[in-house]
Amino acid sequence: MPTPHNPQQNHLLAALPASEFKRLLPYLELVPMPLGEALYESGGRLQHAYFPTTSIVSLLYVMEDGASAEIAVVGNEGVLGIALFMGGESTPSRAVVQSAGYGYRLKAQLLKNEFNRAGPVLCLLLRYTQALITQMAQTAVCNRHHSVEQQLCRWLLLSLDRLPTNDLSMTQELIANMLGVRREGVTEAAGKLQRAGLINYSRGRIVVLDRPGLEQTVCECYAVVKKEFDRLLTEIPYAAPHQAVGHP
Amino acid sequence: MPTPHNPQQNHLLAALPASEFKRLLPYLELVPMPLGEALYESGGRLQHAYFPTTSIVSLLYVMEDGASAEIAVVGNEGVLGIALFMGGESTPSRAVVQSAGYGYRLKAQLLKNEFNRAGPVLCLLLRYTQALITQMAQTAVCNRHHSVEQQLCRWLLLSLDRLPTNDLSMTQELIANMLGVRREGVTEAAGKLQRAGLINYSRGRIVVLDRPGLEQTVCECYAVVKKEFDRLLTEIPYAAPHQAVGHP
DNA sequence: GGCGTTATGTTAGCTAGCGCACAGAACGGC
DNA sequence: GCCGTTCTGTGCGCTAGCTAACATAACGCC
Repeated sequence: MPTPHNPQQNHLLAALPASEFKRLLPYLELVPMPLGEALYESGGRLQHAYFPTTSIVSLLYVMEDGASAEIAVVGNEGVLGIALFMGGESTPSRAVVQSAGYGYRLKAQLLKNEFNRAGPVLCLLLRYTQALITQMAQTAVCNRHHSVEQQLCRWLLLSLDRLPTNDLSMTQELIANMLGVRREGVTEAAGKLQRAGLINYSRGRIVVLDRPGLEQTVCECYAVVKKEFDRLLTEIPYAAPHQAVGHP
Repeated sequence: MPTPHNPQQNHLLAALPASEFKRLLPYLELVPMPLGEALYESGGRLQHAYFPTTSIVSLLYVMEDGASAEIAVVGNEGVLGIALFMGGESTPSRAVVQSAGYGYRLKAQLLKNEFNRAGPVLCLLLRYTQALITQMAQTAVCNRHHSVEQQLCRWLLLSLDRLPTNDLSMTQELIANMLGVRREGVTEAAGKLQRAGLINYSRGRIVVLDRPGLEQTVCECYAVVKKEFDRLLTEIPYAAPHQAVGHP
């Protein structure tokens, strides 16, 4: 049977009030997001915003010398293209599909228009953006202070949270690029996790065996980000926080 | 003679259309910002937004074990308290005055109200927020890939940009806390810069002698952030980018 | 089944930055 | 001037992660 695609598999879209969701629905376009595709190039003009449903996308920054680092990861909990409603039109980072799947997209102009409505859609998008900011900040801290092994745990957990299975399709080389470390470093850290019985991997496939075990090994960064996402994106007080004056 | 304080010393306030600035002016309250003061504590509810004029504030994240790292720096080009208009009400980071001076503050509710107006003030604040996001992302990358010496240069240049003089009042210990490295590491890096004739320091005072020299030594991160701030915060198209439909 | 390609494992030496311990030097109050 | 405090300079051993060069192993295609 074919997977029944539904925009509400994306948590942001699902969290919208019914009337707002209905308003956007006609413009949401289902698109496949194959592994490795670059949704945005550094500095390029954004044509669409993307709401992943079954895919995961990395925001990465690539440096002059080719070295790279993942700044944040976006899956079915979020949206790509925040520069559209923030007003910047472009970002200096790349967005690369890290785990193939599907998503829905919306033309750039539609999202820009949301700014002027100042309604629930913008409210939700901004709350999500704040959560994303937390993720970036925590990434900065984690890069400074934690070991490759801890960071790998964090990365695995972040990915797990955005996938329906315990099964990641990902080579060590790619993970190394995301984390901004050597491939050998990932081999070593992954070997350690495997010997500890937490994961099992073989040629581009990682199966998580013991998620609680990973959560014990990971640094505090994971929990901080997760908690902030929960705080900001569940029970969204659409009216209260901004005192909806003159709001229909 | 006393320093003539003026809200428009803050670039964001200065960039507002005259009518909007006038509207906010009665609510702007001049406050001294002494060295070391914490404007926000991690997780605390925000009472005010701050627009620094002559002070510099660090956004820092402090970890469970006490280690810390600076995530971004805010001076007269920006504003503190973005969580207010983003909708989150609090942030997981601390905001600490890194260089004493003054600033203007605005009660939390006033800024929250700006959301509903969806006018030039919100537009400008969001553009600034996007620039801040770039700074955070670049900090993450810099933490991963660049040497203490390069990061010190970046930090010095970021501070210089936000001060009227070449003269920083700052111990190596404090800088180490910001960068999230050992104090000895800063001593070493600073010694190297001093021997190269770029700076001169003595007991909590750093004088930058050769700014172009610093710009040669710094990593690409500084320029990336600076360029993005310039792009987003000069020539702000208040109407165009959002197609101001139904806007007064 | 053979063979090129791609992924993973392993080694060895090197370096930046860490932890720690302490010495000197500048300042500040009495 | 004296003395405690706060900064800064240095040295030494240690480790994580890096560079680099290979060895092995799984897969995919003909």
